[in-house]
Amino acid sequence: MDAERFRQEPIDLGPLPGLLGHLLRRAHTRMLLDFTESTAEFGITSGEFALLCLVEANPGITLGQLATAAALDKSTLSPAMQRLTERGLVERHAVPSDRRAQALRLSAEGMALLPPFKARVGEHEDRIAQPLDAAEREALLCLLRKLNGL
Amino acid sequence: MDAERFRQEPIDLGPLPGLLGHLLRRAHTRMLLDFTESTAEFGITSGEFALLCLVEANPGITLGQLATAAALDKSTLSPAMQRLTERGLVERHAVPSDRRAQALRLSAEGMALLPPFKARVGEHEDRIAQPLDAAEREALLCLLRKLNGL
DNA sequence: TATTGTTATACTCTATAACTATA
DNA sequence: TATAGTTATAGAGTATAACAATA
Repeated sequence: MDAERFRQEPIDLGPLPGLLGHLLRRAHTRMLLDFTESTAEFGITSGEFALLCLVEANPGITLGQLATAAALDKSTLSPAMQRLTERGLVERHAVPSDRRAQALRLSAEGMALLPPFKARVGEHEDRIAQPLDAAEREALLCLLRKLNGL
Repeated sequence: MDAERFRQEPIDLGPLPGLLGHLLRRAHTRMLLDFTESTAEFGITSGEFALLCLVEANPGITLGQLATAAALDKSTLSPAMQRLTERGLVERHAVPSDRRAQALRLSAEGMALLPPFKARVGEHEDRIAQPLDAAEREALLCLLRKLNGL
């Protein structure tokens, strides 16, 4: 990435500063890059982190339920959960009542990894949110939840 | 995508509703999908639309300046501008003072395309922003601009 | 027939690094 | 040496559609 990319320039941004889509793209891209740098040692992507959090909070959740919770298609989740399982962070258990389904749980390793990972993510979030004061930050979270129907 | 993906479920989202990164990903993904559907007939992606807007607002801008304005790497922009040029929407002119650089301008076709495209994008933005009232929507834009340093 | 999860395939967005031509 | 732009390559994130196994 070029050094000065996020600096202000005497360039007319036209309608872009009024477009939610553009502002979300910019913010999301920056977060993704910073997340990757911040958590490189863990070797887990931002998307995988969200899945680990959901499995932690809902032990025994199935892949389909996870898809709903994460707002992702099952075909997106399936390979992701496979990676996490191969990595030994998640376990897939049989569901007696439905042999098609699989109940997902964190492994001991997954449970041990999550707390330090969350701390790192917290630092990353704080860094990105730095331009906002506490009230603005909370207001932004609140508005984004509402936008997302959460 | 599964039908009920954005419905509320009795599933614990854990720390995710408090994470800017997660909320931005969800919102951005939805916008991207809706943008693509809304503007399918134009055959132009969301990223390309932003570039067209910037070239329109800054005729003669160079690729490097465009990279700064759009917060993208030049290696991301170069192929994108090539597509837009091949499509006949953007023209690349020589810069007498620097033969390495290229001055970008909308073609007549590009200028004709942008107004109806913008109208369509406006509808798309309104649809996504529907959960928010006017004040909330403006507040969200404002906070996102601040977060992005704009 | 309908659903759970997998797989094959494809598309968007983005970056790093090496390169060419020019400054 | 440094900069403008190109290209090769890679990786994250996502979806649709067709499929096998099970309900």
